[in-house]
Amino acid sequence: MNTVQKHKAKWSRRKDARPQEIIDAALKLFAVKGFAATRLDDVAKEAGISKGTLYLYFSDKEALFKQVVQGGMIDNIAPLEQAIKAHTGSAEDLLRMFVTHMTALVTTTPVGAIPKLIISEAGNFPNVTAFYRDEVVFRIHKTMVSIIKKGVADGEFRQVPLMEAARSLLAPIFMLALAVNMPGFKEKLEMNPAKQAEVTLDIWLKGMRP
Amino acid sequence: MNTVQKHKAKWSRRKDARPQEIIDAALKLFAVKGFAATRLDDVAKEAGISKGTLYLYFSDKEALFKQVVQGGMIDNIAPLEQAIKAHTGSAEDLLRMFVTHMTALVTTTPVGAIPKLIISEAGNFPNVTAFYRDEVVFRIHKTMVSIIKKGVADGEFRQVPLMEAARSLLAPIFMLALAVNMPGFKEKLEMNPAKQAEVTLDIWLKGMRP
Amino acid sequence: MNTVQKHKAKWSRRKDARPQEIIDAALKLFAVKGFAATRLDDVAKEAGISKGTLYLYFSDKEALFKQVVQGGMIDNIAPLEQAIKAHTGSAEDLLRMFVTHMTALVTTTPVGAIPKLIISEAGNFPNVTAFYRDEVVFRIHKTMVSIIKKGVADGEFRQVPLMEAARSLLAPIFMLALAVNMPGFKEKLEMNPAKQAEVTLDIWLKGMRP
Amino acid sequence: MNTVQKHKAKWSRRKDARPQEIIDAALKLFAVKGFAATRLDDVAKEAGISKGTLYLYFSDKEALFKQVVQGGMIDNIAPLEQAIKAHTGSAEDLLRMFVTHMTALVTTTPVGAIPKLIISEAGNFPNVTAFYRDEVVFRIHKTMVSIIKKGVADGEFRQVPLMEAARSLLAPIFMLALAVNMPGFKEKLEMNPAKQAEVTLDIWLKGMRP
DNA sequence: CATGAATGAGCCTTCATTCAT
DNA sequence: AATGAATGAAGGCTCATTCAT
Repeated sequence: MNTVQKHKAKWSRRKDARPQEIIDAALKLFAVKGFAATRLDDVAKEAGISKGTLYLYFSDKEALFKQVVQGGMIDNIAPLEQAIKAHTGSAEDLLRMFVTHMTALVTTTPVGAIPKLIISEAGNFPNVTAFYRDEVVFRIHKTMVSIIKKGVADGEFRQVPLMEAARSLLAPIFMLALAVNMPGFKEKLEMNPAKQAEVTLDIWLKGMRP
Repeated sequence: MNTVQKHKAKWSRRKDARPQEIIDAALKLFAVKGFAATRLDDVAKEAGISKGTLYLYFSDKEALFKQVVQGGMIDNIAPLEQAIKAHTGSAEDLLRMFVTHMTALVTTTPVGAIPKLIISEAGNFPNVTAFYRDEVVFRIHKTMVSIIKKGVADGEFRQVPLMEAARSLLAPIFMLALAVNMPGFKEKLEMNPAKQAEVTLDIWLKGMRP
Repeated sequence: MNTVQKHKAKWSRRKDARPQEIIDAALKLFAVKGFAATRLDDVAKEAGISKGTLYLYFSDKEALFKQVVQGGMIDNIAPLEQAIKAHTGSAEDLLRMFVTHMTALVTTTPVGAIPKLIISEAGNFPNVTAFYRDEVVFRIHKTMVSIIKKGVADGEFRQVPLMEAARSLLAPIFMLALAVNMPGFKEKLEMNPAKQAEVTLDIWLKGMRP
Repeated sequence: MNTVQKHKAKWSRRKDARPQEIIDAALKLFAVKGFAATRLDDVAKEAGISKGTLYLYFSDKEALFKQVVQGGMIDNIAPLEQAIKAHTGSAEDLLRMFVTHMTALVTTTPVGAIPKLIISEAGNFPNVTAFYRDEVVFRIHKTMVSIIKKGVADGEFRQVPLMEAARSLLAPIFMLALAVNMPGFKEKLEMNPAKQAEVTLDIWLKGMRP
């Protein structure tokens, strides 16, 4: 019957969307109060459902946390990796793109809060932390190292320890991700993410010239 | 006299030492598990006292947290500021000293865990966060900006946005402070604080040349 | 319909009944052990619920105490006031009714324990005490004074200080309320509430004759 | 030696006075906050000693409570009994003296708080309550009954149930003892102990005439 | 599927009591 | 005798989790 059909359809839609809605709500709250201080009651409220319903989608609070972290940045790494690989330009161009996109990602979208979360809960969730370290941090590092290596090979950059050079460039972006998620920090310290990224890149690129 | 000295020594000495012992124990645990997930029972155990004794020295868990944060880095900022002021050398020398000392401080002493703590609890302790931002972060920023400004004035450095330049140099150190307090991060990502600081400084200094 | 009535009956009914069930349990225990010495665990057990459930209905122990006190006698004052107003008889008749009802109320129902509670906790809950003083004690005084005043006006009673006269009659009833809530007192001191009320009234009425 | 002598003397004096000082301090606080809510820390402070010193004089908090109650009124009953026995006058005179003295005692001295204490803690200290009931309340009752009985025998009073008649007269005094120990009660309800006693006596005596 | 009432383990905090000085 | 630092048992309160509806 049509009625039944529609009924089911409506629920199906919800059912499909729910997990992500919950994850979004959880990330928002985790980002502000941290894992332990966030009540599932509040997550449910934020997601517009009841507390019991949470347990239909996540076995417990920890599982929700894992989904928040793993679902978060992972989806944004691959596209960036692809873009880098597909791109044909100078190492400088690639880095500029990388830095710009990354900066925008962590300072303007909710996933920017995930680094803060990982830092906070590293001691309590070794698995999640290891996952994040390997699947996000390390992959970003590798990607950037490969670009720098290309630049060195092409004579654009002088020879420097690659990992350390990469981190010199990544750290300020990363710091922005943290700062924008600390109430009062960005404003009081007059942080302008785009400008920060640009100046960092400017100094770094000049410092890397052969 | 010795006798007098030793008289009522046990308790007196303890009473004086206790607060710092407790703070050290608390910092150690807060650093690993975070504020909420740290039980005062464990802090007491770590400090070698009973739970009740905590309350002879700190009115509640929050007060302990504040002491941990405020007592922590603040004592290390002033000496560094003094050393910088007293120092008569090139901006490069000053920065090298600053970076070296700061890197050692945050990667080899317990206070290096405080940034992580602040990040984690920024949403829950606005006052502590504001204090830390103004009395630690901002003061470090200012000190570094003043050095850079000097360098620009002396013709050592080219003109760049000062705050952003300062942060480009500070961020990697700061990141180290976080990394060494995330179990498994430093090792797996092959982080070598001294080397990282050196490479960062190397690139940055070259990038700042006029 | 019956079906609807029964539907979700168990919880709904409970949810409605719970607060009063808890209040009753709390009054029972508060009356015996006092506020501080009564554990919420025991209140919960007495009410047939778990400790956590208490907090679904009362924000904390103090809120429960207030409800116990405020919900208790207040409901019994108004009807008595109405009855007095509606009654058309001699002042003596009115007083007899008043004294009889009041005596029965405080010596045979749980609310008789509330005076004891108020006395015990007056120093710790000034607000509750003030409320009780104004809304219960003072109203009872006023009611009785108005009756006596009527008696004086009608020539039934001689002229005496009204408040003091009223209290002379009320105090023995009040004392009964306390005595029946002190284990061993009523029996050992051979107190018979009805008889006590009657004798008190007898002496008082005779003493008030013009 | 003189020095030692004086030393000991000084301490002896203190040692003798201490228990009563502590009892006075405890009564003062028990009267306001009740037994459970009174901290021994505060009792010690009020008595001008340290917490540990309390335990040199009282084995525990309960022992202190017992001393407070038992030492309190008992000393005042015997003299009154003696005075009554020694007195040679009409029953009315005796009662007037009794009521006047008792009213003054419970409304102007600290022992007036003891009834409140007994009422509050009856459920927690059956022994103390029983003691108080037998040694204080019952003895007062008996004394008053004996006076009334005398008055009946002498034709001063009509025949009435003795205990009940006694309580009719005692209850208002007793109520005053409670009221003056309830912050805000005496004032707001415009209680004047002497006047209350007088009016009560006036009505009662007239009501008892043959 | 969804709800929200109910649960109870866990943690912070207090305070009577002890004991080294 | 006096102190006050230290203890730890006890209790108020929270919140993740369950389950009857």
